[in-house]
Amino acid sequence: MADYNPQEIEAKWQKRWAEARVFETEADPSKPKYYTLEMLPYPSGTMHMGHMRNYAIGDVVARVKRMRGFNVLHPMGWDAFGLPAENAAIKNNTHPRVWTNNNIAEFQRTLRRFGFSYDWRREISTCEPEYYRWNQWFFLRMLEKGLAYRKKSRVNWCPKCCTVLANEQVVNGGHCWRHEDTLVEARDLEQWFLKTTAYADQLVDDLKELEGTWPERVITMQRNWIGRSQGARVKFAVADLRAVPSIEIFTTRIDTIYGATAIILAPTHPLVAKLLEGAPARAESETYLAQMKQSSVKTEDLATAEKVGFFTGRHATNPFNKEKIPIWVGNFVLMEYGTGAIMAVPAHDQRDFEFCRKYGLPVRVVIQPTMGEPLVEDNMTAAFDQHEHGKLVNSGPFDGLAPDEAIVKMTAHAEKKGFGKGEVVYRLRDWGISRQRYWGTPIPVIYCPEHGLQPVPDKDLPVLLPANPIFLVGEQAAAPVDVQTGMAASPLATPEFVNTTCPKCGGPARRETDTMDTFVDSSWYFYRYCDPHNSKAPFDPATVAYWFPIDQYIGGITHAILHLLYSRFWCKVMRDLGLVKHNEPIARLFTQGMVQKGGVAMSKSKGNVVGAIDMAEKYGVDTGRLYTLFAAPPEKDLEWSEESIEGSWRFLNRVFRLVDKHATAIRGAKNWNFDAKNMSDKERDLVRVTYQTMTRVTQDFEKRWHFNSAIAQIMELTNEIYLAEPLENGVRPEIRKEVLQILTLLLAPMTPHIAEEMWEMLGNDDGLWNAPWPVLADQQLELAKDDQVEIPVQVNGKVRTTLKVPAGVTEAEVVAKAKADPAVARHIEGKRIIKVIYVPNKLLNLVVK
RNA sequence: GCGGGAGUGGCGGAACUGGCAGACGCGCAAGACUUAGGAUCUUGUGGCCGAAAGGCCGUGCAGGUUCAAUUCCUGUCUCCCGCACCA
Repeated sequence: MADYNPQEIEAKWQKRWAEARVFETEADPSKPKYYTLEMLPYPSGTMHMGHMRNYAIGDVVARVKRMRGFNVLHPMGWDAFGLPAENAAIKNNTHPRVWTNNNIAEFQRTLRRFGFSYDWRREISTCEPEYYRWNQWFFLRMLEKGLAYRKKSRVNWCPKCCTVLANEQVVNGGHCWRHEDTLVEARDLEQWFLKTTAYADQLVDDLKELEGTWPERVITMQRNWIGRSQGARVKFAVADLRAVPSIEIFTTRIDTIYGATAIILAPTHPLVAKLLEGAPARAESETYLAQMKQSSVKTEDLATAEKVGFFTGRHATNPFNKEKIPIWVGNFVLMEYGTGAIMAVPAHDQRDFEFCRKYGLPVRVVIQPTMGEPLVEDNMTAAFDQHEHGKLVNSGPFDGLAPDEAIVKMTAHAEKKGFGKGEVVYRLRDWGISRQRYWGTPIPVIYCPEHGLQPVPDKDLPVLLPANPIFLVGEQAAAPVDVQTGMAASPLATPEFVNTTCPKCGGPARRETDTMDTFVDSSWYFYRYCDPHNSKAPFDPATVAYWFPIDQYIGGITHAILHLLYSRFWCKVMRDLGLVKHNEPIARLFTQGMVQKGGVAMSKSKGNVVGAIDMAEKYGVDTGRLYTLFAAPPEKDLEWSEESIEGSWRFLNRVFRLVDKHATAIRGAKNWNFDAKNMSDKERDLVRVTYQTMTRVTQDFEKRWHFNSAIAQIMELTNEIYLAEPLENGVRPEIRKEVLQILTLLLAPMTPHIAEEMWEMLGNDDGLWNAPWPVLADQQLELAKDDQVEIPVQVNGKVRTTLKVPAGVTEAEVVAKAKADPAVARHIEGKRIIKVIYVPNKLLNLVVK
C-alpha cells in the first residue's frame, strides 16, 4: 500500500523521459507528421496557472497524437526581445540580457517541472545573434525586393515607451497598447516600413483557406483590419481658384453622387493651405484649422467627438451634374484613408447628415426606398443608408437604377469621361518596424555620405547589438537628446556601434540605430524550430516542407490581429522568395480562454496570480493540469477556484488507490484475450462501460476538444469500478487488468506522470510512452454493445416511465410493454392513441386524444 | 454604429445530428468506518405541492414550427470581446 506522492512520481518519470529521449523528434518522411505548438512566451516574471492552461492544452494534443502514431514536433522557445527587459534593466541597473536570461531560466524550470513534452533541443531564444541574424537576413531580402523601405512619416509615438508604435499597437482610440492610460502622440520621423499592403489582397483572399479551421472571429477581425473596399476616385474641378485645379475624393457610393452638397477635406489635407490662400475669411479659417489639428490626436474618443468644420470660401464642380458645391474642412475626415477628401451626401450617409444639418448645408435625396414612405428632405431625422432596397432619383440619366447597378454604370461613365476611376482601398497600412530602443534586432543598414543608403552585406551578418547601450536613467526619459530632431537619441548611438565603413567605398559611414519591432521575431520563429541550429540559412527548405504547415497552433485571442497577420505576411514573402511552398503557415488555430481569478485575467499587475510552482508543490503538476482541463471547456475563460481544485486532487488519489489495491494481484496476469465465453455479469458490465468510455473519450479528444467532458467520462468510469468493488469477487485478474490499463491510458495525455506510475504498477516495464492509444478490436466492439437498453416512454411528449428492454426489440413489443405499464396506462385510459412515434432503442412517444 | 460570442441549479459546467434537461465536479446534508476526522466509502441534493404514490413548473424574455425544442425559426432584453467618424 502506497500513497500517491506526486512530487516523487513526477521527478521519477521526467528523468526517465529525458533519459529515453522520448520527445526528441526528427523529420522522417516515412511517418505521418504532426506539428503542434503553443505561442512562444515572453519571459517576464514568474509563470502562473494562466500560462499553464495554454501549455496543458497543447500537451494533451501532442501526447494524444504521439500515442496515435504521429511523428510529433512540439517545440518551445522564448520571445526574448522587448521593452520590459529594457525598462527592468534601467530600473535595476543591470543589462537586459541578464534580466531576460534569468527569466528564461525561471520559465524553463517551470515548464520542465510541469513535464510538458517538448523537444528541448530545439529551444530558441530570439535575442540570440544566431536567431536575430536571420531577421536581418530577411530584412535585406525584403529591401532587395522593395518590400522594406524608408520614408518620413507621421508616426505614433508613445511618450512612455519613447518609441514609435505600429498602427496595430495603438488601441482604444489612440492609446499605447502597453500603456493603456497613455495617449499616443503624432510625430514626423524617418521610419522603416515593411510593405504589408503589397499583400493586402492575398491576406484577405487566403482567409478563405482558413475558414472552418480558424476561429471565425479571428478571420473576421483580420478581414476588418485589412478593410478592403471597392469604390471610386472622382475628380471635382475647383471652380474659383487656379492654384488648385481639382480635388480628388474617394467614395464607395458613387451612385449617390447627385446628392453631394459639399466637398469636405481632412484638416491635414495638403491642399487646404492653398485653398485658403487669398480666401475671404482666411485668418479665421486658419484659427479653426489649428484647433482641429491639435485636438484631432488628443481627443479621447474620436468616434463620438462632435463634428466640426468650416467653409473654405471655395467651390468645386460636381462632374456629373456640373453643380457648384462648397468646399469645407471637417474634423471627421481622415487623411489616412482614401484620398483624405470626401463628397458629403447628407441624405444617404449618417456622418454627412449630422455635419450638414449642423452647418445648414442642403440635403438632397437621390435614392428612394422601394418600400414604405418616400423620403422628404425636410422631415428626415437620419440618413437613409441601406442601399439594398432603393432606386435612384434626381440623378439625370441614371434615374430608376438600383444602386448596385448604378455603381457599375456611373464608375464606367466617370472612367470614360476621364474624371474618375474605380479603385480598391484598404484600411491596412504598411508595417512600421522602426523602434528607437536597444533590446531588439539592429536594422542592417549603413549610411554613407558618398553612396547613401547601403545594405549590410550578408557576409557581415549579424550586426551585433553593442554590448553597452546608452541607457535612459530614472523614471522618465532623461535620455540623451538628438540635437536635430529634439527627440531621444537611440540607445544604440554609441560611437563604437555607429561608426563604421561604407560597404561600397570603405569610407567612414554611420550605422542605422533603429531596431526592429519584436513582432518581426515572432513572425517566423516556428520555421526556425524545424531546423534550429542552421548557421547557413534561416532553415533548410526541405525540412520545413516536411513539417509545415503547422497542424495545430494554440494561443490567446489577443494575438488575433498583430502576430497572426504578420506571420501570414511573412509566410507569403518567404513563399515568393522560394523558401516555402505553402500560402498559409497555420492550418488550424485554437484560441484558448483566459484563467481568471475574481473575474479578471490572472496577471502579476492585478495581483491575482496562482503561481505555477506553488501549485506544483502543493498538489503536484498532474492535479494542476487536470484541473485546468476539467474546470471549463478550453475555449472559455476559466474562473480559478481553490475549492474546486480539491476535486481533481481527490480524483487522482482515488484512481491511484484503486490501481494500488489491485496491482499486486494482477501484475502478473497475462493480457486478456477478449474471450466473451464464461464471463460473469459483473465482468460484462465492467468491460462494457470501460469500452464505451474509451470510445467517448477518444471522440472528445479528437473531434471536439471537450477535455472537460472527457475527464467527466473517466471519472464516471472510476465511479463504476468503485461500485463494482470488491472486484476480486467475480472479476478475473486479466479482466481487472484490462479495465485498469485502459483507465490509465485514457488519463495519460492529461496526467502523464501518475499514468506512467500506474502503468508500471500494473506490470508494464516498457514505459507508457511506448504504448499506443487504445483502439477497440472487433471482439471488443462486440463487448461494448449494450444488450439492454432503457427506453423512456412518453405520453403526449411527457415522460411517464422508462422501460428496460433487450437491445433490438421490436416496436410492437415496446408498445405492448408500455401499454401494460401502470404509469402509462393511467394516462392513456379512456383515450385514443392517434399516433405512435418510436425511435429504435431511443424513445417511445404515444400521442393520445 | 458594424462584426463576433454567451445567457442552463447555490457555483464551474454537461446534453453529439431535435429525442429522459442538469452528466461530471465543487458546495451542502445524512449515514458507515473510526479513539478521532478537515481522510475514506455510501446515499441524497433544480423549484413548488404532497406523508407517500405522484403531479405541476423549469435552460434570459415573448411568440412560432414539431408527437417532441437548451437545440430550429421570428421578435426582444442583458452581458462580454473586437473594430470604430474607413466615406
